[in-house]
This record gives sequence, C-alpha cells and structure tokens, in this order.
Amino acid sequence: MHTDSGLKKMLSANIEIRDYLAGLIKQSRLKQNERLPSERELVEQFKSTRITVRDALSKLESEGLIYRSNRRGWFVSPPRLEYDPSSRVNFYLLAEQQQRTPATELISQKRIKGPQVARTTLAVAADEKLIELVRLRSLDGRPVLYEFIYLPESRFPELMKKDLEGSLTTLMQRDYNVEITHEDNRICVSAVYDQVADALSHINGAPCLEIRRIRYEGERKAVEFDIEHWVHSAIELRIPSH
Amino acid sequence: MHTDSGLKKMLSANIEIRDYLAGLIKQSRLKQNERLPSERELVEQFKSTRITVRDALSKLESEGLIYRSNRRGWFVSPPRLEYDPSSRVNFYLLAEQQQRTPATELISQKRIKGPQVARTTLAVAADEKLIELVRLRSLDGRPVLYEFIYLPESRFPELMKKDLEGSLTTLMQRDYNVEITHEDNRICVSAVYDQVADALSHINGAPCLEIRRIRYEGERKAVEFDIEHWVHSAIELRIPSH
DNA sequence: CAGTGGTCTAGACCACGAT
DNA sequence: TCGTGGTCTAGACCACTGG
Repeated sequence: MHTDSGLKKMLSANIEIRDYLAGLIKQSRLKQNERLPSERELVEQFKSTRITVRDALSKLESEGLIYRSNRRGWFVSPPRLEYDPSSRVNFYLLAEQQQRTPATELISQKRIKGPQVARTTLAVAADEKLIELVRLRSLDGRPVLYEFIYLPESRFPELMKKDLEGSLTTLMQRDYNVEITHEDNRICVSAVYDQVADALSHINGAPCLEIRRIRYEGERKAVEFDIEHWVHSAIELRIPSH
Repeated sequence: MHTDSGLKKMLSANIEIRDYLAGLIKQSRLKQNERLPSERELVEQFKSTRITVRDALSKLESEGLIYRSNRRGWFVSPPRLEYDPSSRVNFYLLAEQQQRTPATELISQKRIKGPQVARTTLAVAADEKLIELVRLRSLDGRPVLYEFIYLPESRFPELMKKDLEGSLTTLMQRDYNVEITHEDNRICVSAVYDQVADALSHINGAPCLEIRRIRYEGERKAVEFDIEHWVHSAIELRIPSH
C-alpha cells in the first residue's frame, strides 16, 4: 500500500469556485469594489448549490480578497489600509496619505458607568462616570472600523459639547493639554455581533481584527481606553521596531 | 407603522446554540482543551441540523473560544499566548514564561530560488539560492504556528547542517555573528490552505493571523524574511510603544 | 471498525436593499 | 415589488481518527 501523501489532492468544488473567482480578481477582470455575480448565478454557472458557493465566498472573505455588504452582495476588496497603531498619525491623515477618502460618524455619546474592564483600566473612583463614544469610520464610503472609546469624565469636562468626529488626540491635546507619553496595544482576531456587525455590514459572528488600546499621560496614568473592531480585509498593521 | 429598530431581535437558532456553548465555556463547565459534544449530538439536543450547528461552532471559532482538530472534534481554547513581535524573546522562553510547553518540528529545509517576494526583500543576486526552512510550532501539543523562513545562503553557509529547531536568532548570533538592528512586521488576517491548513489541523480557507517579518542587520541589509501563519485563537499580539 | 468532522445536494422561507 | 443574501431543513457520502 502506498499513501496519497505525494499526490495532488482532488479539488473540491468549493475550492474550484474559489480559485475561479480569485483568478478573476487577480487578473483584474473584477475590479476593486465591483460586485461579484450573485450567489444564485454562481450556483448555475458551477452546477452547484448555495452552500458550496457560500463556502467558496467565505474562504475568499477570510483571505481578504472580497467583502460583503449585508444583503447587497459581495464585492472585491480594495488594497488594505496600512496602519501603524503606535504612530500618532490620525485616521484622516492616514487615509489621505493612501489616497483614500475617510469619514467618521459619531454613533453615540454617553455618560455611563461603562464596562468593568474600562473602569479598572482607567482606575476611576467608584462614583465617577465614564464618557463612552461610539464611532463608525469609513473609507471611500465603506464602513471599516467600529470603535468604543472610554474616557474618565473628570479629566475631560465638557467633552460632550465638542466636535467628536475628528481626531481625539488633537482635541485632547488642544483643549485639555493632554500629552500622550506611551500606549499599550493588544491585537487579536475576534468576532463581531449585533450593532457592531450591523454597522460594518457583516453577519453575526464574522471574524474581525480587534485592537484594544490604553493611552497614558505620564508613567502610569491611563486617560483613554479604546476597543476597535476592524473589517479584517480593510487593514494591515505595520509594526516597525527599534 | 413602527419599525423594529428599538426592539430586541429574535434569536436565530445558530446564535442560541452559540450562546449556550459560550455559557458553558465561560462558566468553566467545559474546561480548556476539553472536547465539545459532537456535532450530531448538538443536532439532537437542539432539534436542529448540522448546517446550523456548524454555523454556531464557526462563530465560536472566529471569536477564539474554541478550535478544531481535523476530524477529531472541537475543543475549548486555552488562554491566548501573549506575543510581542518586536521583543527579542524567543518562542521557547515566551511559552515557558506563560506556563506553556513549546515544541518545534522542522518540516523541511531546502536550497531553492524561493518566492519572488523573498528574493526581492533579501536583495539576492540572480543566481544566488535561498535557504527555506519550514517549521511547525506547538503549545501543549497543539499546533499553533506554521512558518516559512527565507535566508540568503551566502550569509549563512553550512546553515543546513545546524540544529534548526531551536531559536534562529540565537544561532545566527552565535555562529554567524549577526546582530539584528531592527525589523519590520506586517500583520493581517489571512487564510490557510493545503499543507499549512493540514498541519494546523484546519480546513482549507480557515482564517489565520499572518505575520510577515523582515529582519535587518545594519540600516538596510535584510538578512531574514519570515511568513508566519498563526492559529488565530492561540495568540494575542501585544505592542507597547514609546 | 465505529464515530468524527468535511463536503455536498436540493430545496425552503425570511429580512432587507434597491428601485 | 423583485432580487439579494441570511438562515434553515433533512438528508447523503466521503476521508480520516482512534480504538
């Protein structure tokens, strides 16, 4: 008996479909942000079923080659935004440096107790409220980032009267004299649900790139805690060192 | 007519199953590395179908709460390894600092032309060969990292006679007098296929965390190019700055 | 060998987007 | 209203794992 280890595997149907679409994309027969054929059209073309077609599409989604827009269809991903989380370049500047059009929508602003992890991180007193900002950021009209920002109210009085759709770093510096000395970023693959999934035009449980950030002024004083959920195909992190 | 926007959504079946299993895990009713009930058992328990059960499982997988082992079952993820790619701590030390048992298997070592991206990055001459090392790294017996390493042969003569399962950084320093001055890491979510997927006990097209790294000795001389594919639930990157 | 997940068939109904 | 993707039913066969 020999084993198959040296032989090529049979292509399964979903890989065939994936390879076909990946080919179209790589040859630019499908251009960036162009819609793919509908799932039912692909079913016909490949004499297959929607389960199999959707398997192929979700593989392409995992790779970042395509993205979905809820109930509208599947689209070819544009190049990823290169993002160095440790740099102080803000979102607008970053996007424009890479010939993209940024936009920010403030989804909500609240004075709340906030999640325990934020309270602990920011070391606020038991009776102190946090300010929670929820923002949705887009590139060329496509939502790519849903973020929660927590700030200690005591350090930022009157914050909620300001313009909160621009660069927070700039605002903090200008109006509150905050100088960020260092930060701590944690990055992992996670999943989005409910309002986050909806806003990013994703399904419940779709993978995302999650960045949790703590910003400090001075050695130990945390003044900002963020949780960012990125559409994973929209971003590539770049971490230079030393 | 009112809209539903203020109301709670109906739970779909796959979310119900997800929530049930997520609850068991968070309450430690299922312990780390413990196998979940089989898909068919869950089908019975929830009077559902495998499609729906697998939807729920893949959501939990995206979140990193569970991982799969090919055709063996689904298992509860242990805590993520915290990894600072810019630190010089090697894999063994890192794992042991976090009470994990590391292992490395050298899958292959070859003298080859190598992929164009590696040749360009390392700026090798047209006739020079690269050394390609392929390694699989595990934590507590679970494969978590499949990596391709490219090195210019001219800088590392006789490399293939050495022990290539330990720390390369240490080896390069000791035997070749290489002092890494800086590096450039790029991180994105991608997907694994074929031998990578097999080795990580994943299915084709499953998402992974991909790290591409260039190491330099001196300002511009690249001496190492790596592509790492991490099982995403096994890792959390930690990037301190300034 | 039995049991597992991996892949697939051939449909169905629904919610939502575009028009 | 129609077409889209999102969810689901009720099965089937295959490849591989582990005893």
